[in-house]
Amino acid sequence: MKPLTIKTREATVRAMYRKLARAWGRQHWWPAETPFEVIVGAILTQNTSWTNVERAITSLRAAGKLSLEGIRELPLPKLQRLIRSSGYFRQKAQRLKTFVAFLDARYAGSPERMFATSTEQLRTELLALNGIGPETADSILLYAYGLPYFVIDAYTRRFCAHHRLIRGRREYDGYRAVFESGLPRSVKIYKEFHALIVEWGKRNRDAGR
DNA sequence: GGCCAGGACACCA
DNA sequence: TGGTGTCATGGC
Repeated sequence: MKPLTIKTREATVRAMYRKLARAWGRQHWWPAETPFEVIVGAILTQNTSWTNVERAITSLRAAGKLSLEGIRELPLPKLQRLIRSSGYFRQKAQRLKTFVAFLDARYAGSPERMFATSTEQLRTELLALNGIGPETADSILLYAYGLPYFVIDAYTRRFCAHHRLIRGRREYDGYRAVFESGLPRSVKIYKEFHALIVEWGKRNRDAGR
């Protein structure tokens, strides 16, 4: 099988976006009310289905702790209990604490101040935190703050393999380049396309059962 | 009862 | 760099 040329690949990416958008319409991502809630969701959803994450978020909200202050003041065991349904609850509780500590130390506890910094520098700072990898960082940048970073997850890798958009093993940024070079630099399109790819992945998975 | 989910990291060769 | 183990709940 011949590899796609760059031009063909970019055209394919655009065509796939148009096709999925036309077929399934708006996806209404990310389901959260504030940037901080997006950040919490981004950490909780690591390798976890969203329904399990929703339970955890509902528990946090019901306890009145779905906020920077709430996470900060919760004792670790209590935080673990509230997010238990999202799986890996010990790790994730620590990761939430780590993020809040970072925000407090570096940006005086202000998410707004954090996002006033240069975006590449912020991405580097997020990646340096324990528990924030590239997908979580880009989810935060794109969905919490509307910055143009295409999110690559397991579904996106499968999508690329399925449509032969990438050859062999590539690292995270290689996948990102496939989409960011093929699409207009549009936050709206990045958000929608990623959500559509997840929908594509779920439908494919369910069809295979 | 096994497999998988909107990952990240430590450890090893 | 690449491969593997670990973390854990809940739906199907």
